[in-house]
Amino acid sequence: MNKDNKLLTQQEEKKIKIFEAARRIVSEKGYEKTTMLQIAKAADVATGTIYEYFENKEDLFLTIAAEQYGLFDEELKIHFSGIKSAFEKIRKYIWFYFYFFQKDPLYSEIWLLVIRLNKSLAQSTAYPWIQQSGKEIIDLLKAGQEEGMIRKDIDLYVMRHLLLGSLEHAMTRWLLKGKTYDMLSYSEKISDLIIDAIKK
Amino acid sequence: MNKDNKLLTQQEEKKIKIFEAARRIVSEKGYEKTTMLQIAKAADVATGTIYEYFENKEDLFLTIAAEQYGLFDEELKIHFSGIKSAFEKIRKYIWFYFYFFQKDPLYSEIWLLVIRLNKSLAQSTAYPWIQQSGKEIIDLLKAGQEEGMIRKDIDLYVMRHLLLGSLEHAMTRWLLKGKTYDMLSYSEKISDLIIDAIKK
Amino acid sequence: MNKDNKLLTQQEEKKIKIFEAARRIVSEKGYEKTTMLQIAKAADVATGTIYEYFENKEDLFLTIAAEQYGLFDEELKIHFSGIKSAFEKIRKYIWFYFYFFQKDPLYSEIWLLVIRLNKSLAQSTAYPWIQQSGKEIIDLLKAGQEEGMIRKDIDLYVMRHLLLGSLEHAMTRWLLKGKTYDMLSYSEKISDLIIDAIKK
Amino acid sequence: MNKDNKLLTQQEEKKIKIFEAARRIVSEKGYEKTTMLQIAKAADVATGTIYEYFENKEDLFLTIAAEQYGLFDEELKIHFSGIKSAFEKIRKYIWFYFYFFQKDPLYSEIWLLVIRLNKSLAQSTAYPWIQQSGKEIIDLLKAGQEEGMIRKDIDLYVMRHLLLGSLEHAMTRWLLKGKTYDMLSYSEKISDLIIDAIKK
DNA sequence: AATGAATGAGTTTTCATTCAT
DNA sequence: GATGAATGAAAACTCATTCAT
Repeated sequence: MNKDNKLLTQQEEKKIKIFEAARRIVSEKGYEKTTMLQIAKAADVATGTIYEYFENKEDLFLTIAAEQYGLFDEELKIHFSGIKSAFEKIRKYIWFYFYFFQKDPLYSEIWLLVIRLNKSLAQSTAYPWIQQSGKEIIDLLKAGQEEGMIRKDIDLYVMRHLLLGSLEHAMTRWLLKGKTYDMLSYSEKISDLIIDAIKK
Repeated sequence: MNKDNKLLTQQEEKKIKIFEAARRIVSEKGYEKTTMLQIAKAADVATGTIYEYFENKEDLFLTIAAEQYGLFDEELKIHFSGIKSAFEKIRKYIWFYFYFFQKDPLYSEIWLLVIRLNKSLAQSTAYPWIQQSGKEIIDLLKAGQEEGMIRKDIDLYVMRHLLLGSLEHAMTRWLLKGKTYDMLSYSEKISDLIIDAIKK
Repeated sequence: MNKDNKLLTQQEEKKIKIFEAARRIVSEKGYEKTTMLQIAKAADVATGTIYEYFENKEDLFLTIAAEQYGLFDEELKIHFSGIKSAFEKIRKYIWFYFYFFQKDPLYSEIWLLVIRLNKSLAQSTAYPWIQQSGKEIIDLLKAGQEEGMIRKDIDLYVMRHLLLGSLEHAMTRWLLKGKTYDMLSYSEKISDLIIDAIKK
Repeated sequence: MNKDNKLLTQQEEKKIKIFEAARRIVSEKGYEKTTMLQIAKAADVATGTIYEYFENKEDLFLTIAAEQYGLFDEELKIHFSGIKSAFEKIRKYIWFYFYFFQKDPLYSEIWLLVIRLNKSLAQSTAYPWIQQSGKEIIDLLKAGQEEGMIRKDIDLYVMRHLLLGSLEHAMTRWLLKGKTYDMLSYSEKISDLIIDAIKK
C-alpha cells in the first residue's frame, strides 16, 4: 500500500464517519431540525470538512437517501437469489421488508418518515432510483400474474397500493409508537392477509 | 343584524382568511418552510395580526390539523347516517376517504404529509384527536366481525394496517405525483380489493 | 351635581384606576418589562383608553414618578408641622423616610429601584421635582448648622450623601431581601448613627 | 510565538473587542436599550459573531458585570497589601472606591448597571459574586471592632448601610449628573465623615 | 485536505401606538 | 370618550455556508 492509497482510505473513512453521523441524527430529529454543526460534532470533524465531501446539506441528505435505497435493494437481491417463482419472491419481499426495517430502525425512520414523504424528492427526475423503487414491485406482481399465482382481475398499481401501503403503515405505526411492541408477530399476520388478498 | 353581529363576522372572516392562507402555503411548502411573513402576506394582514388569532406558529399549525380532522369526522358522520351495517359503513368509509381527500386536496396534503407522520405529534397526549382517529376503524371492524360479515381469523389491528395503509398509500402517491392522474377509477378498484380481503 | 360634573368624576376615577394599575405592575416588573396591555387589563380598560389620559408610556411612567414624589413631600410637610427646630426636622425626616417606605412598599420600590437609577430622568430638566427632591435636605442641614445643632466643618452635600445614602441603602436591602425582616428596629439604630455623625 | 499562539491572541482580541463595545454602549444606553446589532456594529463584527463568544444577551451582560466586580476586587486586594489594621483597610476601601470609579468612568457607568443588576439578581443564587460583594465589608468592620478601633455599640449591618450607602449615593449622583463636577474633593470629605461616624 | 471562526440573511415573536367604529 | 383589532418596525437569535489559515 502506497501513501496515496492510504490517504484515500483515510478519506473514505472520514466520509463514512460523516455519513453515519448524519444518518443517525437525521433519523432522530428529522431533516429540518438537524444542523450541520450537530453532524460535524457527532462525526468529530469540523463543519467545513463536511463540505469537502458533500455539496451542501441537501446533497448530504440525498446521498443518504440513495444509499438507503441502494442498501435495501442490494440486500433484497441477495435474498431473492435462488427463488424463481415471482409469487415466492413477493412472499419474500414482504418478509424482507419487515426484517430489514426491524433490523435497522435507524434506516427505516429515514426511509419512512423523511424520504418517502419529501415532495421535491418524489417529483424530482434527478434521482432516478426514487422512481425505480416502485417499479420493481409492479414487475414482480406482473410476473406473478403470468405465473398464474396472482389474480388478474385487479390492476397492478392497485395491488401495489395494498402491498406497500400495508407494509408502510404497519412499520410507520411501529416507529411512531416508539418501537415499544414486538413487530415480528404482526409482520407474519400482515403477510398472510396481503398474500391472501392478491393470490388467485 | 346589529353592529355587534357584523363586527363578529368581520373578525371571523379575518381569522378564516389567515387560516386559509396558512393552510394553502403549508400544503405547498410544508410546515418548516412556511414563514409567518408568507402567511401574513398571503392573507393580506400584518404579521402581528396572526398573533391576535393564534398563539404562535405551532398553535396555528395545530389548529389547522385539528380542524382538518374535525371536518373529516363530521362529514363522515353525515355520510354514515342511515347506514346500519358496520360492513356497509366500512365500504362507505373507503369511498369517503377518497372522496374527501380528492374534494379538498389542500386538506389531504396537510393530513397525509404533515400531521400523520409528525413524531412529536403522534406521541403527544396533548392532542387526543390524533389518537382518536385510528380507534374508530377498529370499532367498525370489530362490529363487522360481530355481524358476521368480516373474517374473524385476522387480528383487527392487522386489518387496519391493510385498510388505512392502502388508502393512505394510494392518496399519498397521488399527492406526491402532483395530482396529475384521475383518482376516482383507482379508488373503486382499491375499495374492491380491500373489501375482498377482509370480508368473510 | 350636573351631568358634566358626574362625567368628570367618572373620568377621574378611570384615570386613577389606570394610574394605580400601572404603579402596581411597574413596581413588580420594572419599567421596561411592563406592557401597556398588562396595565390596560389590570385597570380593566382598553389599551386605547390609556392614551386618552396619558401621552404615551413614558408620560404615564413620569406621571407616576412625579405623583410618587409629591405624595412623599406632601405627607412630610404635615409631619413637619409644629416642629420648629431644623435639627428636629432632620430627626423627623429620617423617621418619616422609613415610616413612609415601610407603609407603602409599592411606592418605595418604584422610587428606589426605578426612578432613582434612571439616567435620563436624573439628567432631565423637564422634571424639576426630581432636582427639587434633594435640595430640601440641603436647606434643612444648612438651617441645622445655623441653629448650631449640626457640625459646620462638613460640606452640606457630603452630609446629604451620608444621610440619603444610608437611608436608601437600608431600604433597598430590605426590599431586595423580600421585606422579610423587621425594618423598625433597624431604622432606629440607623437614625442614631446618622444623627450621631452629623450633630455637633 | 507560534501560529497557535497567534491565533489564540486574535480570538482573544475579538472577544475583547466585542466586550469593550458592549461595555461602552451599555454604559451609554442601558441594558434594555442596547441591541445586539449596535454592539456588533460598534465591534465591527457580524451579529452572529457575538454569539460565538457569549451565550446570549444576558450572558454578555452578566460577564461584563462579573468582570467589573472582579476587577474591583482584584485591584482592591493589591491596595490592601501591606496594610494590617482592619481600620486602615476601611479607610483604604473608602478611598479606593472613589479612586476606582473616577479612574475609569466607562467602568463606573457599568457599576450603576451592576447596582441595578443587583436589584434583579439579589435573590438569585446563580451568581455568587453578587452575594459575596457585601460580606467582605462586614468582615472588615468586625475585625475593626476587635482591634478596638471601631465602636462596638453599633450593629455591623447598620454600619455597612452607612458606609456603602454613602459611597454608592455619592457615586451614583456623580454618574447620573454626567460626571460634570470634581469628585476628588468630595471623596475625601465623605471619607472623613464616615470614618468619624464609625470610629471609637 | 482540514479547520472552525465569521458571516448575515432570515426567522419568530413582541408591543407601543393608531384609528375606524 | 372608549374600544381593541390591526399594525409593522424592531429585537434576539439561528445556522448553512464560506474562506483565510
